[in-house]
Amino acid sequence: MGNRTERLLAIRNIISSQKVSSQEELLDLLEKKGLNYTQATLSRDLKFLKVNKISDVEKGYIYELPDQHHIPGQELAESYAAQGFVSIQFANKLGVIRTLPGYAPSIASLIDKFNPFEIVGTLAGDDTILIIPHDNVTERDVINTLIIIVPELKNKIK
Amino acid sequence: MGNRTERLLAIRNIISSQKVSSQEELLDLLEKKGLNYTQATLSRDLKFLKVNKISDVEKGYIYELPDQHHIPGQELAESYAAQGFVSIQFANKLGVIRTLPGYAPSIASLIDKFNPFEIVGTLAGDDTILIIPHDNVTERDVINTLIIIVPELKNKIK
DNA sequence: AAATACTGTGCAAATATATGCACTTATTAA
DNA sequence: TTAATAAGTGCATATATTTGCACAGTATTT
Repeated sequence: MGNRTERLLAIRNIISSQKVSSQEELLDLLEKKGLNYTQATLSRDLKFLKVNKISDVEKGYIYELPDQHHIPGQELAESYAAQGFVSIQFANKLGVIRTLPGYAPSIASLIDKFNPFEIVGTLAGDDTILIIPHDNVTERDVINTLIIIVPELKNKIK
Repeated sequence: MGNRTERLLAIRNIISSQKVSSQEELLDLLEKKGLNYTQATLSRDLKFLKVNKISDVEKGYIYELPDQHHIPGQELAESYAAQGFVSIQFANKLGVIRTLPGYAPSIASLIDKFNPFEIVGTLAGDDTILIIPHDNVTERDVINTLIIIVPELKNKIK
């Protein structure tokens, strides 16, 4: 049943990139990606992902990922992270991020702060971060997650 | 019909002080304060107040006031505000805050940013801020609102 | 002052979301 | 490997939230 992970990731991608205000709406969007499920499952997924529903001028209420509040400093931290990022490789299910010297702790902390379920934890040295992915999470999933956290990475990875 | 304001204030008070996870529940709490309304009205109130529903470990989902996120810089601004605050007095329905020299603009901006419905607007000089409360809002209400914005004020006021 | 427009609210019905139960598929234990 | 347990999901239903409509009380316009 490895599809669950795929679905959860898709949900996160959708919610972080557009304003969605109901589970039915989200259901349709998933369907367009070839993911067919029921509203009941979605309800459970959203709870699992701790997705919030917040006030929005346009659409009344929309779903929002947790810890996504646009903190002023946050954006700075992200572009800083993107700047320090050098590469990512995988070995034995583990991810290894190389950074410019000194950047590892701050980038790792950014990841930890986001606390994605795909990543069980991180260990940071000075210029290296060890990423411990959740079981059944693929390399691609980890990379997609990192891109969600630091959008600028999209151009630097893969 | 001045009760609406009272109800809105009560809702904010309740939500900011305890975990509420449904409108029915909130309805009961209001009833205990002698405020009897229907769930439909509450639904409209919550939308008006831009109350969000966020994930909570204990109760699944609970209501949360907007702009309550702990923005790093925000806390700094708050403690700075608390430091500059000297006193508050009321006259002719208007509130007058005295601050240390130069503090008025930043404190006023903090209040404006929060944009509480109890306060129609503020005017800041160098060490004085004029608070223009909404009709039917009491002095106590204004003070409570200020405390919501700057919790540290609890010890400095009244 | 009468006519008109707006606000706040309840009621009932429409939408939206959560959940108990049953069933299937994966995981763990023996 | 087989039995026992847990995880994932749909279906139908329960629960929760929103909204159209009507109406009463205010405020505004003429």
